[in-house]
Amino acid sequence: MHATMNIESTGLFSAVEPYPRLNESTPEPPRGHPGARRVLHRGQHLFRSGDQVTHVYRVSSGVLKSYLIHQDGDEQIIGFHLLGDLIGCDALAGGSSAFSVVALDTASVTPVTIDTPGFHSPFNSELDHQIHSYMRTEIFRLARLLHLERSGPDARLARFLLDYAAAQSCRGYNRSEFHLPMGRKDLACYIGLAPETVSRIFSRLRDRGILSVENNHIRILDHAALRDVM
Amino acid sequence: MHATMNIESTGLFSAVEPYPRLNESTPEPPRGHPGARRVLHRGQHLFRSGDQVTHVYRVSSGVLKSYLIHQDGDEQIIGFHLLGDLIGCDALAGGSSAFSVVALDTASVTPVTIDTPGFHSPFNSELDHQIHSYMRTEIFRLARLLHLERSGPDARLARFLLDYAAAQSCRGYNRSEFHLPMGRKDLACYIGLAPETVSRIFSRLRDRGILSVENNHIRILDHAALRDVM
DNA sequence: CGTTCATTTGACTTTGTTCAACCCACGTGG
DNA sequence: CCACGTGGGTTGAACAAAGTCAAATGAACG
Repeated sequence: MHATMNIESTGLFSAVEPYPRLNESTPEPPRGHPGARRVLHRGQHLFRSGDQVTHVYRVSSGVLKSYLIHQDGDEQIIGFHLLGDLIGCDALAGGSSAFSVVALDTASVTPVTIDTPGFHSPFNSELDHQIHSYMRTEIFRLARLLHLERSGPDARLARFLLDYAAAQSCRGYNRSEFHLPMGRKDLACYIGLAPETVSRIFSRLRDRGILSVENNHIRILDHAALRDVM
Repeated sequence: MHATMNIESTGLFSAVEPYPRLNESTPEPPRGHPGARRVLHRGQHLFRSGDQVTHVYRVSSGVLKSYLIHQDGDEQIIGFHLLGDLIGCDALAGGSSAFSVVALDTASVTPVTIDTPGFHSPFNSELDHQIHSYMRTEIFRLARLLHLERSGPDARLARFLLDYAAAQSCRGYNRSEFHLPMGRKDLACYIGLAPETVSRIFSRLRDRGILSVENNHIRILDHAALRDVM
């Protein structure tokens, strides 16, 4: 008999205080850069696939998405980055990122300085250990996303919403009423459905009294029922 | 204009000399373990989800698969591990693995000792950097697998076969004729189809003269045509 | 030689996409 | 202030395609 630990604890979005804190460079600008905090407006890129990435960033406000364009031309959304999330870890091992990161709305990020505080911790520097754990989480998230792909469309949207609600809750916001930062197309693309299908499911859930939907403002009226959809 | 680097270079299986070599513990047994090399027979587990994982292993023969069982009971295949692949890196950051790893057939692995040679390399120890790059590769593989999920069933199988062929080729084997180590069910599960569908596609490709299929012995008769299927 | 399990094949059903029209909010310019 | 155009979102109907169920075939092994 084994403890069959499942990854269900890790959602489609990062959980509470998502990743261990690194050294935020709040007062002093990092390594001679002009401003510590970088503000991005809707549609602006933090970096693009192939760019050199010199810092790891933490989201300090707003939401970003990372994606990539396949050679067949279609876009694949890798994930959304909420408040507190770390961005750019993947690039560390390779120098350049394989993903592009863009702001969904006005967002800001703060570079995280890469200096190693404790050099002799069991797993080399504390930083490396943290990056490990970040990438680990990322792998689980993708595995979960992959699993989502094998369930029905209603289940996908339900999971998306519940996970998003949980992420909101972790950040101190209302878990039953929130604003979705991404458009239907992005949402649909992320969970692997056609936008029309997503729209239909929203309507269906609204009609069943489980949700209230007006544009991107969502209210979950019945968490239990939503969970049952999955 | 950006260099839109895509991850297509990384396949569904690890490429040549998949991951940077660590210190193999060939002569001396690692940390007082009986034999360095561990042999597993078909169906035997290297470890299970939740187990403490003390070593990183490298596949020295055979093929293994890593998977996990979701709470709804269905199995999700995370990946197959071929000769030279590293197993267990994910566990390093967390102590225990979230995945189970089982041998598809008789297989052997050699533990990789975790001692840090150069402590002051730009990115802390060499080891950490290597593990980074391993996990990075893993993230890309999952992203690619996710992308696969959005294409038609024929394309999925075609990609699977071509990638497997490439992996074989990298290891010095024939890229046009090989033996698939996993059953249809596992194959289907991995690429997200029903076993019957996989069977049908095999037949279709056979009838079109692109493949020769007898049980798990595959011969690719027309690489170009197979590529066109995608 | 017979049992068992995996794979294949066929017929049918379900379901999500596609295509198209429509609605609505918003911004522009007359 | 209102007409207009645009883009995102919703809805409807028809189609295509993969899954499911069930049966047949084939391979492996005692």
